[in-house]
Amino acid sequence: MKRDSTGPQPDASGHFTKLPRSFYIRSSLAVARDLPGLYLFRKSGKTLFAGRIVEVEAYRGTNDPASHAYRGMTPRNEVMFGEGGRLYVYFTYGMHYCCNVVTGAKGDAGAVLIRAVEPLAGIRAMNRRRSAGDGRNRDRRELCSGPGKLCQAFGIGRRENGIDLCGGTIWLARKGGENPPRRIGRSRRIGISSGRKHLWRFFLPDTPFVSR
DNA sequence: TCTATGATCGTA
DNA sequence: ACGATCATAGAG
Repeated sequence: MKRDSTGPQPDASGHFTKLPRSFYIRSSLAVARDLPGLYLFRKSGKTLFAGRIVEVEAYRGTNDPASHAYRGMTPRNEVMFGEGGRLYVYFTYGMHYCCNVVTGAKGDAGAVLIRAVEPLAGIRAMNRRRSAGDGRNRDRRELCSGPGKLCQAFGIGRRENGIDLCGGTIWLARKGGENPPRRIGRSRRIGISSGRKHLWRFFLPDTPFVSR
C-alpha cells in the first residue's frame, strides 16, 4: 500500500504512529472501542516488544461497581484518577499483574484493561519470560492471550505503574495506512462479580489470540 | 491487627 | 473444577 506523504510521518519504530494524549482524554468506553486493531509497544533494554491489541475491557470510575475506583481513591488505584494516557498496573491473585490504559480528564477514574494481544516482536524474550522453567517455547497463541500473560510476556509489573504512554518506554500506536477493523465483537466482561450486565468487553472476532 | 477476596492461570 | 499465593481494602 502506498504511503500518503501528507499524512502523519512515521516515528522511530517504523511505519507506526504513537497515539497522542488526546486519544486518551475520552470516556473509557470510547477508548475501548477504538483499541482493538491498534498496537502495544514496549522498549526494554535493546529489546522491542510489540503486539496487536485483540481484546480489551472498559472500566468506569465511581459509577461502575466492577471498577477498582468504585469506592474512591486508594493508594492502589490513584493513577486511575489522574489524567488519561498513563499505565495503571495492579497485582492480583497473589501472582499476576494486569495493565490498563487510564482514560479521561483528571478526576475521571476510567481505565481500559488490555486483555490480549497478538505477539509480533520480542517473541524470543516473551517465551523466556513465559516459560515454565523447562525452556520450551509456547504456542504463539498462549503467549499474550490473557491480561496476566501479556504482562508477564512484556515484563510489565509494579515498576511500570504510572508510566506515561506518551513517553518512550511503553506506548500505543496506529499502523500507517491501516484501516480500523471492519467488525468488533462485544460481550460481558470476564472475571467480575458485579456490573456483569454491560457489554464492555471489545475484541477482534476473527483471531485466535483472544483469552479463553 | 485480622480476614476475605480477587479485572488470573495452569493443571487435573 | 481447583489450588496457588499474597497485596489490598475494609472491618474490628
